[in-house]
Amino acid sequence: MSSTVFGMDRTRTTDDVPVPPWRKSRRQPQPKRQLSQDLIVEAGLGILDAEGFDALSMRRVAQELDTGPASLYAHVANKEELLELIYDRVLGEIRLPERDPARWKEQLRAYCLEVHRVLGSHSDVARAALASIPTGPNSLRTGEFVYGLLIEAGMDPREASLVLDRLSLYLIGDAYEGSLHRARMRAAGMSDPQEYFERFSGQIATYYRALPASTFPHLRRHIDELVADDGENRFMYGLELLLDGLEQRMPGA
Amino acid sequence: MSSTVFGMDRTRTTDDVPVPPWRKSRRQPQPKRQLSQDLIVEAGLGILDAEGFDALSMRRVAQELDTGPASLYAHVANKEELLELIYDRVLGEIRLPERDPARWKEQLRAYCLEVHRVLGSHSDVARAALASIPTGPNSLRTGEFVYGLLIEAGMDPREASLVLDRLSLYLIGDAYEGSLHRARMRAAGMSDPQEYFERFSGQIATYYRALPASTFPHLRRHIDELVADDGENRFMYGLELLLDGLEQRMPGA
DNA sequence: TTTAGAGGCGAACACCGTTCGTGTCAAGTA
DNA sequence: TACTTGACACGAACGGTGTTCGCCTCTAAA
Repeated sequence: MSSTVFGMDRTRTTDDVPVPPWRKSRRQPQPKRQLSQDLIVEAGLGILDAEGFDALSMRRVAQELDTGPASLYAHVANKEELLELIYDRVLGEIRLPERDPARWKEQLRAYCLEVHRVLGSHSDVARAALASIPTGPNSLRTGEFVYGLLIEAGMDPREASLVLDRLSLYLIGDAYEGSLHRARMRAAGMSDPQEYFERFSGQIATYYRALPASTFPHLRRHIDELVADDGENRFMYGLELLLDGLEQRMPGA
Repeated sequence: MSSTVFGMDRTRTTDDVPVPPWRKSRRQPQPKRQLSQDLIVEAGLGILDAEGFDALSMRRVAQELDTGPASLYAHVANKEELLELIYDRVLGEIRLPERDPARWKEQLRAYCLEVHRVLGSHSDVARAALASIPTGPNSLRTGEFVYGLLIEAGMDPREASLVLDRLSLYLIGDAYEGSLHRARMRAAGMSDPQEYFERFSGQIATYYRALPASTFPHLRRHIDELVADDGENRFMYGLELLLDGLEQRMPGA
């Protein structure tokens, strides 16, 4: 049974030789009594960053901590909860300025860019986030910032709630899409995003060029424009679109 | 081995008795020579609609077609391709009107509502869609509609490309989120979305009420407004936000 | 010193996507 | 008519997955 073999791997650390069977191996001095929720979250985030979402399994996390998968369940209810904890841990990296309602648009833009940066740097964490309702401490912290900014800028509370919701959806949705692309990149063995984008859009362009111009005249005619902008430009465009829409709805408009 | 038992299930149909072992079972008259890609896609969509995304496995699809999982791979490269095929199949249900650039905003709104309706009625298909680049025939059909509408209304091709991209992200992202909520609803054994929404927002409200008002003053003060609107209202608000942003950018503005 | 309980964890359960190799059959060719 | 070829069906297996059970050990309170 290969699972037995895997289980036995536990008795060795990363780079040493198996313990000789006659050494009773009376358990190492006083080691393992660690294994907290924080450690598990940190290990999970490490795997997510280094190997991507698909590599993040409970077994893999346990392996990283030199233990078996069952041990994790004393500190974490299940994988979903672990993902939520990792997500909130990442949100903790978001830096918030002092609120200044007079400059709400500028601050909101900066906030979105900051979220984009953080979610982007921990590539795959967004895949855990779309469903999770703002419930972790850092989710609340960022929520209070955005909501407060809108309210203090004079927006109606009901509308501000909708804006908070739609803005989050945009940020997470975009990050999620980005993470799927990163997974494809990884699967293709590439590592340079620029190279990936060019090869990828090249393929799309080639495919589009083979389309019948009679049924798809507009797509056919503007292939170059269709694949011109990368993820960063697309994100920025959507952001400005939202911000401008918001500006129309603010009291001073 | 339970897998053997499962495999043998194939030799019976849904509601009859096992074949006696002495009957050589010379294979049924001329049955099975079916099993096309269309059948597989249709079966998959049926499972998706009836039991949700998490129930959709290659084994489950095979079972539905009275065969083994290996048989599917002659018609479908892998699960990912199957999901893309199902997605495009669903997009086929989207009805498009004659394009009328003079009424672009109205038509774009109607289009978005139609997509929202179709993706919502096949709840979980959006979970397959976020990554898939517009490559299926129906993806192209809808893309040509939106892109043509924007171009004919006078928008710059480069910008129209960005709009097409962001609009798709919004529609799919919202549907994806909705599907995750539907999964939660299913997991909680509920079936009425209204009931689910009320119980869910009630929980959130209760949780928010326990928050310290000193650190989260704005969230704390406006709990009722935060949970007031359901998914439909949120979708509509975001849509109008986008459309208004677009209007500002159109030539006639 | 004894006891209660929390945590570690090997083994197993019931799944999953995918591949391999064999078997069957229909159509084309000699 | 007989033989060959190739497409498809599919049982079995491989190597994973999340999670649970039950036992064991060890710490801390009594």
